[in-house]
Amino acid sequence: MAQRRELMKGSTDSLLLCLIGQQPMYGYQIIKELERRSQGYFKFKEGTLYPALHRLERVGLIRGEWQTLPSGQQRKYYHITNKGLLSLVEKRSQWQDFLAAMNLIIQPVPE
Amino acid sequence: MAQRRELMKGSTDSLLLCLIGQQPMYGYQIIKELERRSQGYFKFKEGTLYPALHRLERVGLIRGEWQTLPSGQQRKYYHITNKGLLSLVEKRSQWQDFLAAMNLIIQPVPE
DNA sequence: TATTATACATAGATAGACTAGGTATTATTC
DNA sequence: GAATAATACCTAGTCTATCTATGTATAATA
Repeated sequence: MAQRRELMKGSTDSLLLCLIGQQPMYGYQIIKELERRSQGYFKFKEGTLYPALHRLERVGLIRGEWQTLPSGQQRKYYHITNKGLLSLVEKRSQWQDFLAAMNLIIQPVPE
Repeated sequence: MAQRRELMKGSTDSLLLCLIGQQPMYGYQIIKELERRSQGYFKFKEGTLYPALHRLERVGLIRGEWQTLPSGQQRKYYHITNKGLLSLVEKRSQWQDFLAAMNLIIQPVPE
């Protein structure tokens, strides 16, 4: 039930892996990109995002790399790992299962 | 963001309101019914269900009534209130919004 | 010069889900 | 008849994801 619990608590990890899985991204960019792609729905707080990124890195699903811009500005780009790619496939599948179950309840078909 | 937070933390309230909104139900029945309708996906723990029911009652979305069976067995049937019906409509709409946002990220359409 | 945007970070509060335990009755199986 | 499983309710304590609020620092804009 651990995976399902994760799903219920939120889909943060799936969303983050999905974005980072497409291309390396840094935190601030992820917040803006999630908001843009969801047409304003997702507005991640920093207090949600950064701990989540650190958690994903700690379990080896992503890997952070500091980069310095010509301006001197620091950015921490996160890359997805092989383990992260496998996890992403699994999480997508779990999301579909959850969705299917929800639809059975929320939009019930008369028996 | 409070509503969205609720959604992310779980869809428990929506599921419960949805069931109780169709007919009055008691706790144990809700656990079995959720599992049956979702084809085994949802297996609510008592430690999740009963506090949730008490919470929904406390805020006036459902109302519990003890009934005694001819056998002497006690059951607490929960009925949905008018406030609960309104909330259910709202929660269904919020679920659709969340779903739409998730689909934009999880199954992105190429630009 | 002051404000906004960019960019990262964390300590503490909040609250929902779960674990694990409790009580009690009824039905079933050995 | 005894033991087990199913029914039916409950909650204290733990875990943890999210959020609030705050901090630092630089760059761009008003």
